[in-house]
Amino acid sequence: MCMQIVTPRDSTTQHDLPNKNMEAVKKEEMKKGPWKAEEDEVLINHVNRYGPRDWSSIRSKGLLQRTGKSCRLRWVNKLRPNLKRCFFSGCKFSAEEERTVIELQAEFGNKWARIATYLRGRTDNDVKNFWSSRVKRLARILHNSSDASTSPKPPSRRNKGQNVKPIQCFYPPQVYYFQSFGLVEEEVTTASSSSSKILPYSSSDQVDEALRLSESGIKLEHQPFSFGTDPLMSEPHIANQQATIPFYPESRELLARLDNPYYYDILGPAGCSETLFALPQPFFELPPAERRCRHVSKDDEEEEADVFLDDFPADMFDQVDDPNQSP
DNA sequence: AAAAGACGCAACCGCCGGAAT
DNA sequence: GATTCCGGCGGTTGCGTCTTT
Repeated sequence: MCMQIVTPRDSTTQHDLPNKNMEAVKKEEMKKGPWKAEEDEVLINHVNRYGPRDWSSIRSKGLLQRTGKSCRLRWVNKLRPNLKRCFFSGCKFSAEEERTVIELQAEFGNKWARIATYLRGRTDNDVKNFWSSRVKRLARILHNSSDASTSPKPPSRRNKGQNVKPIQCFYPPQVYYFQSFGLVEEEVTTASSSSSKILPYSSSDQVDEALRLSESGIKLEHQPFSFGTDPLMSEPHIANQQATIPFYPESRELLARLDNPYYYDILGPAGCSETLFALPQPFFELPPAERRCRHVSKDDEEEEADVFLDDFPADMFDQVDDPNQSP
């Protein structure tokens, strides 16, 4: 990544410039690219002194040759306290965070900043990047699947070392699609118990898109999947678990048009809204009226904890320490 | 060992809405 | 009321790293 020095030229940059300094700054060079430690230090000192505001004044005071927007972005995404760091594997989204993002994306759309408020230590950029990479992966999977290759692809590097048979990487791409875009209600069944999580809603647009994908000739495989084989779920990788994918009634009716036996086989009982998956509370806002009321039975909760949580990274519990606590 | 591809991430860009003038 | 400025947000890009071939 190379450092880049440019002069202000676009309207956005000029908007950041106070009028009184416009002429002077036009002659100056604006610094872009990666931040140096010294610049971070200057920015942190400024925030410590004046608070996270008046970003433009950082340049007008001659402290940094950065736009106010750049300063704000640096602070929000990297320097702000209580962000999850990448010292070890802390940056990676936990399975719980992935589920939360998927569900909230289905509920709110691409409102990354809003979604990020539900994930302690995550920024909108984190969520956006996570979603973007997930969509890219999905697109690639769909593309590969539409090639209709009969020979299964080997596990991606994300599955390396998980002792997964390559063939298991294939379950219907549409399921990936629906999961990623919040269409499905997923029921996770273990040997001794079951729990379910309900994704918020299914829009007709999403179903239409799914139908379009189906009509484009995407190959379907007739087999269940396990968590350990989901190329889009980085963790946990729990073997010997299978999931059925029931849909909401209206989605089901549309999906029937897919005319594929897979869906008829995997559809579970409709309207199974009794066992519900609990979303974390937002950390920076409290819109209780918009939160869907969910509950998990005690047995299911304990069982899920036994089966799932032991394999989760410890930091994933950061977000559920105290749901009532809001900074 | 080298090339290609996948992936994660930081940072920039453009648009927008609200506040200030 | 119009204009300017600032900050917030979502989309996108570019680059380094890692894995696979």
